[in-house]
Amino acid sequence: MEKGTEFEQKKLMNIELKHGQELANQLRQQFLDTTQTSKETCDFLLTNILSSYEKALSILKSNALKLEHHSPVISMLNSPHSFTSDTSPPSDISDQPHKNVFRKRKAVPQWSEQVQVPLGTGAEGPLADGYSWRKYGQKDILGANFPRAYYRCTYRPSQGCLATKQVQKSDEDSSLHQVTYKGRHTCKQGSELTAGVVVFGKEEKRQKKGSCEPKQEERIQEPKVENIISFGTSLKTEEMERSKEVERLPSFSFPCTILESVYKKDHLFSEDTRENNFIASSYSSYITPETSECSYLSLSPYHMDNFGIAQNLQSSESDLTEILSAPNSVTNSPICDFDISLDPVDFDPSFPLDILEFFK
DNA sequence: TATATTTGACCTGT
DNA sequence: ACAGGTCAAATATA
Repeated sequence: MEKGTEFEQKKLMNIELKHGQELANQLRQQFLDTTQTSKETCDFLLTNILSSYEKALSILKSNALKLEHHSPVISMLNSPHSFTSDTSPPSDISDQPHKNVFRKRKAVPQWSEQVQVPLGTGAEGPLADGYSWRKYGQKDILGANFPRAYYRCTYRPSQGCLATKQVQKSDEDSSLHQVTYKGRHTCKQGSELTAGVVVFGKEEKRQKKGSCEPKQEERIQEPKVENIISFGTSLKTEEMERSKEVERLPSFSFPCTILESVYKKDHLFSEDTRENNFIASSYSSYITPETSECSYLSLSPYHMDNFGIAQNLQSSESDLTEILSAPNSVTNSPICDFDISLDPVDFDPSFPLDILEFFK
């Protein structure tokens, strides 16, 4: 169906993106070569870069319109206000009979991991992932042999962090835990939290005694390389669930060096723009190569590593998905993972794959 | 005493 | 009506 046109559009889009990339490289050179840097040149290059990507975007938009009814993601992202409209309006919240309970936040990002606990370690509780969690509930789940435990961030009361997780022991293998994270941390639990080290054997004690604070010896460990965001090549997809739906949220990232330059130029983007950039980038911050719903982990650091590294991104996404209630997003740690959002509107899910070639 | 966990009740979405 | 998710009082622990 209209494959010829689609191909043409992609080709055009690719040309524009390629052009943008070249201009960005030129801009980069300008920054590197301080002797010849002129404001006019930079301005010219930036204008052209933006123009190129604008054109590519408009192509994407026209594509997305066709695909809209096929893609809930695109549909959701289509409106700049859809993040809030997807959730309850504030009045809904205030109208709740019980304080702020049961806010509707369907758009909370959600992802799952399976974590294996070695038998005989005494570790039965949810695994340490570098964050402090407080258990707030447990529920027997239909069809599951084991109850599901509900945790929320310890710093919810103090910092308004709305991250939660659910831990469900596997029916087949009791050493296997399905951990479902919902929302991202907006709290500051210490910068060392980038080290998502799992310490088995201590976990249960930690949970029971409530000392959810990451222990010093856990914190100081280095995050593994593979868990660090690859800034220059962060053109990946992320599998996320939103309200039972697994949706692929495409992302688009510029090489860090370019963006850093652009960003450091400071105020070239407004606060809002930056905010949006973070929003988009946050979708690429939990990068899992898996295409399945869960990423299977065994004794490996979590994606939470990425959270710590890109705390900015976390908070921004929380702004995005929990826009109604995140009272104190953290926006003060400059992190080198600036993904240009290009407005998270109207991305063809196949888009990242196409661009990938250009940024090799 | 402060903080975390447990657990029955309650609320919401389907 | 039911299942899943959350609240909050009671309880446990340091």
